[in-house]
Amino acid sequence: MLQGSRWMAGLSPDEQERALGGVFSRHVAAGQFVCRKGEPVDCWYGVVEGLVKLSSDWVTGKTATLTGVPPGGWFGEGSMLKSEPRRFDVIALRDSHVACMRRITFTWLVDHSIGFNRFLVDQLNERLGLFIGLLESERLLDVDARVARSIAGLFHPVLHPGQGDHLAVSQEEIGLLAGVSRQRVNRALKSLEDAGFVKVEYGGISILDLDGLRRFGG
Amino acid sequence: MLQGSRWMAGLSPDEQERALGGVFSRHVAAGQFVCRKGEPVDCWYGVVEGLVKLSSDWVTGKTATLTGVPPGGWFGEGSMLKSEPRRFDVIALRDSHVACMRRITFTWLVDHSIGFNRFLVDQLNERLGLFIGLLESERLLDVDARVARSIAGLFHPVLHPGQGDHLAVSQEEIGLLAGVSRQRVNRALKSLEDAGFVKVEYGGISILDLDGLRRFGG
DNA sequence: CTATAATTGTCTCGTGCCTGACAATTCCCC
DNA sequence: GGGGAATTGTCAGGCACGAGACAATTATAG
Repeated sequence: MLQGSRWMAGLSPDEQERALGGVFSRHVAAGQFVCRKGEPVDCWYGVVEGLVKLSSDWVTGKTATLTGVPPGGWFGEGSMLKSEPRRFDVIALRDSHVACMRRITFTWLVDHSIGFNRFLVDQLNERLGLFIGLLESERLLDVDARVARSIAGLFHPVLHPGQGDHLAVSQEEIGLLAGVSRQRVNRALKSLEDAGFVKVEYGGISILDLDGLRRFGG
Repeated sequence: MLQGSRWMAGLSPDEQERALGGVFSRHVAAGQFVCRKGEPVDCWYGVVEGLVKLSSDWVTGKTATLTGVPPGGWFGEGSMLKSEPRRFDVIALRDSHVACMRRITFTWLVDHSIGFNRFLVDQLNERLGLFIGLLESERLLDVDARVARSIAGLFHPVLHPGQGDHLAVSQEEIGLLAGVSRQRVNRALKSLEDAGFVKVEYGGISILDLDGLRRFGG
């Protein structure tokens, strides 16, 4: 299943072999932690199946989801490159299957593979674009549009390739993802449905027009 | 003046020479554009002197400053790597002196220099950390703390090395930077001053405790 | 088929921010 | 030293969102 990864394609055969040898896989039940804020970082993670979220809590009890990672997405390179403790909690939203690349292997690839470095630059750059866009929305757009873009972010073609068009996530989770109350999400989704971009269902939504979602509110 | 740049240090002598040959310099008066959203990207920019901001407008007339770049900071690699049109306006807040590296030179470095790639990974990673942190603040913290962190972001040790402790920027600009109204910034600054982290002055502020600013609100 | 849990839909109320306005202060250039 | 522009300080009013509550709906497990 790693064979399909974007970064795998850029490696030479012996690099690929080395990479494969440094990866193991784990099962994480819904609601369980993949890893926790403050822990030492010893793995780089990829989502094989399921859905996980990167989130951050605060003393007040408030919690925010920074991004969701669907199958095909890899995360955690940031803290690994900076050799700092992990900055966020990572929680499985559904029963999930994650691939874990050991630190040694990751470091070796960073030090030896040009292709892997090229991948890292692209990955970081795309993610940066995503977050700058989110911050921009937060500052300039109304709530409906922010919900639209937060959802669209989960379907990022480079970071999360090969997503289907259904998103099995409750409105409460969407609220955490967009930084908006559940009640307000409910209204926003209705407005997005009226506009014909999504279909609201029990326990999730179906995306009808991804590009429309991305541009919503302009 | 390029000699002091962080990325310069990682290049071999002949790479350095090539880099130097591909850089020219420009003067930009306060209030003028360094470059505009939507333009083709043909330069990677560094701030030699002055202060510029990356900002984004919206049809409604609202405007948001995404980040400021003080001397020593480089920006614009994101759009150059993705070969997309420029995503933001860049405006000089004061009379500024910017270095411009031609696209050809930039591309050559990306393709040939391991050191330069290493720099790019670090730069993108740090900036990503910055923006994720800002988004996190936006979602979890109160306005006073957001103002504190937005200001602290200008003094990022890796992205903007060698910043002094005075920031000559009006409260209105701080408002744009933090995504808050000028009036609210005024109150926030007063509260930061009471806490002993900054000193509010006419036309700017002095930072008394940068680390305190970063942690404010925790 | 039924009981239970999860999710959705919809209210009301309070709070805090933004808008707009205007006065006071500071700087800067003449 | 004086005039004008920029910046700061402070008010009041309006409005949109969040919090809390509760009913209705849908899924799921026994």
